[in-house]
Amino acid sequence: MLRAPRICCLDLDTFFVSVERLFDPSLEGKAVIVGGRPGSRGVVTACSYEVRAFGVHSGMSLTEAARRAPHAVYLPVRGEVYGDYSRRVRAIVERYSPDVQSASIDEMFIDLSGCERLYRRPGDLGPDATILRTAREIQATIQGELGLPSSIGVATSRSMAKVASGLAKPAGVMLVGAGSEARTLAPLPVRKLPGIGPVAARKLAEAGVETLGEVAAMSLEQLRQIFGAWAETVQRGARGEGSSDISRDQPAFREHDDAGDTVRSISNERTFREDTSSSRTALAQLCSLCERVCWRARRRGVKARTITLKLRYSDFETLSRSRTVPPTHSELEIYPIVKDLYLDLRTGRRAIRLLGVALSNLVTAGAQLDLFERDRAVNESIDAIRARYGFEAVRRAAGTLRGRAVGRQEDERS
DNA sequence: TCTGGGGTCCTAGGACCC
DNA sequence: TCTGGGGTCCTAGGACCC
Repeated sequence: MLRAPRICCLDLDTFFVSVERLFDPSLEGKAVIVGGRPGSRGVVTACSYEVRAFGVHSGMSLTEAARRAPHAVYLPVRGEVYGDYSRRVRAIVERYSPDVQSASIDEMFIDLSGCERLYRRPGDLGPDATILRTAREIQATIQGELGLPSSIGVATSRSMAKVASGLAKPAGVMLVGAGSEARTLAPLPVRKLPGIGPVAARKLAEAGVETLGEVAAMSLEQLRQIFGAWAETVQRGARGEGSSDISRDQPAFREHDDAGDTVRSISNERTFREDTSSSRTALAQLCSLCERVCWRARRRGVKARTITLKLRYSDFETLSRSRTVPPTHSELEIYPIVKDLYLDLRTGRRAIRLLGVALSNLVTAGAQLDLFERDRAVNESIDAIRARYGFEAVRRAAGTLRGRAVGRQEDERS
């Protein structure tokens, strides 16, 4: 297939702040921080461009943010509201292409391959111009119908489109033509490529590598020492040769899941307002985390085979213990395991900062019945049959949990 | 810069089986 | 009794993303 820029990455600008501004237009043009109260134990989840001028950025602790921007408006995170707007944005995008993949709450990929003919207008100077104009139209529709600003990157690959959407901010559209990817990427700092985080960036810096152009020039052997199995993906990414497949089949760029996709884990964790040494407090917290996580699993129709307890001490040392068991989504079964893991992990009386419970190794709740559940289901059927036909109507085959009806005719006489 | 909460994937070592 | 090597599962920790 001919390589042409048809992959779009749509990124909503300061998404949480933009949504809050829909509800309170007086926030327009102001320094806004979404994340919680200024003194509290949390971080900046999102912030407006006005507050970035003071050195505030997402991920920064709220205490530090309060020091730099005491004048800002601080708002709590309203996840459900943002999720709702995220779905509305996606609905708009789906009018333009059937091939849309949500990467996170504020970011999605759109494949416009094959849409050039559909969207072509007499004034367009070529296929790329058609795509560029279509991207601008998507952006304008989202702004017009929902009032949300966004940026769009258009390129031949998923990762190039993502980088381009970052370069297009704020409220811009950038198309990277086929063949100009490497040139566009070369001067950028390594952190701009998705997949290169703080650790990899530090290792690269130690090797004297600062830009993506230098990464592109590194040998595969050198890259393997830093990235292991991802070396090839990183090298291709740095050269702008990434895959144009926007689905989740590329391990290096897998991100979030939206509803409908399969989840791989379900977890909840909580940082205490103040560190605690009380096991009583800790166990009460674990109990409520178990309930929450199990409730979510049941709603999703999944059961977990692996239960993980996460514990962070006040010095930030973070430990985990997990156990694999027959599939369950019942807190009556999971809490005792979590309690066990906690007692196994906790020695001494060090103050605890955070506790978390995670369910993973998920299986569909109905499809794969574990022995206990099958046992219970069989028991229920057996009991139902016995209620009508008498105790002897049903017997278990020795050594199995299969129910078997016997002597039905005889019992029916009674 | 005293550091949230929700995820995904990779790695390395050990147990266990053949 | 002592031995090799491969495959798979489980566990703990960590990098990365938004």
